[in-house]
Amino acid sequence: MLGAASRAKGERAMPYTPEHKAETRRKIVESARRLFNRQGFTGVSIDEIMADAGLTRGGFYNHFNTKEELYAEVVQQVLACRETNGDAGPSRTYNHAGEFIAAYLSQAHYEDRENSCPLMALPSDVARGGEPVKRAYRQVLEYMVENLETGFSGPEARRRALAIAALCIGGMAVARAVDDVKLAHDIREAAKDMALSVGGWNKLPAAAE
Amino acid sequence: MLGAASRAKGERAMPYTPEHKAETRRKIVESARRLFNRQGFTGVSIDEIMADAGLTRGGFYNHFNTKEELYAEVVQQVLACRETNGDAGPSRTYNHAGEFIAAYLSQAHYEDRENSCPLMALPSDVARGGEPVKRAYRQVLEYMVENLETGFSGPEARRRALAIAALCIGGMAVARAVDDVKLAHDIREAAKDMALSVGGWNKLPAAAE
DNA sequence: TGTACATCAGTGAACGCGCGTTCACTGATGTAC
DNA sequence: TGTACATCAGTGAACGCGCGTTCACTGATGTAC
Repeated sequence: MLGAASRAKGERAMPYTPEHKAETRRKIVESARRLFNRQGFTGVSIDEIMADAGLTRGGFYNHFNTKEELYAEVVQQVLACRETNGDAGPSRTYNHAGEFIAAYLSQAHYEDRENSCPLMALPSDVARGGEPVKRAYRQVLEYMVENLETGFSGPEARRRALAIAALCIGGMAVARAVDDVKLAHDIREAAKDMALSVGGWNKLPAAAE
Repeated sequence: MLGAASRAKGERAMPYTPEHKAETRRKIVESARRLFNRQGFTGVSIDEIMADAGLTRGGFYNHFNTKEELYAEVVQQVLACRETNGDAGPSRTYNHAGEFIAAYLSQAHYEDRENSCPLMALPSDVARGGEPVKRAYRQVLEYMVENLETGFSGPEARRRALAIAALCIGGMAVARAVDDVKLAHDIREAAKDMALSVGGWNKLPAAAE
């Protein structure tokens, strides 16, 4: 009924499938995510993103109104990624919080500039961004904190989860900012030790490093 | 002798005092520090910096070869500041590590966007910067870690100092990136509690908040 | 002490360039008949 | 099944703008005499 009515108003045809557009959009977000992680928000141009996605610059505005709108979507995309069990970076599911912490502060996560967690790759960029970007950042952080919280019980659970999140994110952000790989390694290990010992997970076999 | 010899070669006069040039340079670095802290490296133009310092753009290159050279100097400037007992932000001296931690994660430091520690204001910018910038960042970090280290003894001192530095920097960076002041407050408090309890300082009167 | 001069910190117009965004257009596609 | 049409994702030239940097110039200053 509704369909017939609206069609009668002159809406005919439907070139390309809606899936085609969604797929293109997905490619843009994916290219943007990799490039923003590497070079920050202001360090990447729309030209570069579109070229990386195999498109040309003009088409960008069929999908987003501004560059900042894309930026917010990129930060949030980690959530969509986790919900669908995608496996970019540390987004697979873990058996317990200790496993997650070890993966977050691992050598592999340190080295993989493109697929790193946006929480640690972009904190100072986000702090200067607009409200939508900060909201997206908060949502991802809350997701991470909720996951960590399951590793604790009692009234201190949330407090501890918040501090451990700060420790993981800070450890990686600082390790990345330093010009000495040995020091970077020491920072990650020290942060990992402290984070794991708070939950009593440090007795476990040193898993994936 | 040497003086006379070189003067004989035609080097005469000396307009303005050397102090005058040094003072101008100092003003440029100071303006840059405040503006970089607020808006990041790519978010501030040389025009803005020079105008803030009361000068015009052309003069910049009498003092620095490139914008990045200034950037590295800004990061390092915290060190010079501390050595001369300057008192911008958390650079005064503290009686013990616990006092430093409480000040670092304080509401005041969170709010003072201009005078914040570059370690937490700029980590993702620095991670993308050149070698000189990363070196400067490392030097400041090492200074902070050394200070924290004095709060501990034994072979674990350095490890703990590294982790606490990551926790302080991460806590503030994340608090700044989030769009919810209540959450930002909780993050800082949780990080502060954990950092203080590691050194057994959490029994102290809740000093300057 | 006073004057001519050489220096160089600071000026501001100009440079080439890349940016985010706009727009007239093209052409692959699904629908109507 | 085949053809004409309407749609709209994608194209690429163009827009205005601000950037980092250069450069010919200015004028305040210290030095020589």
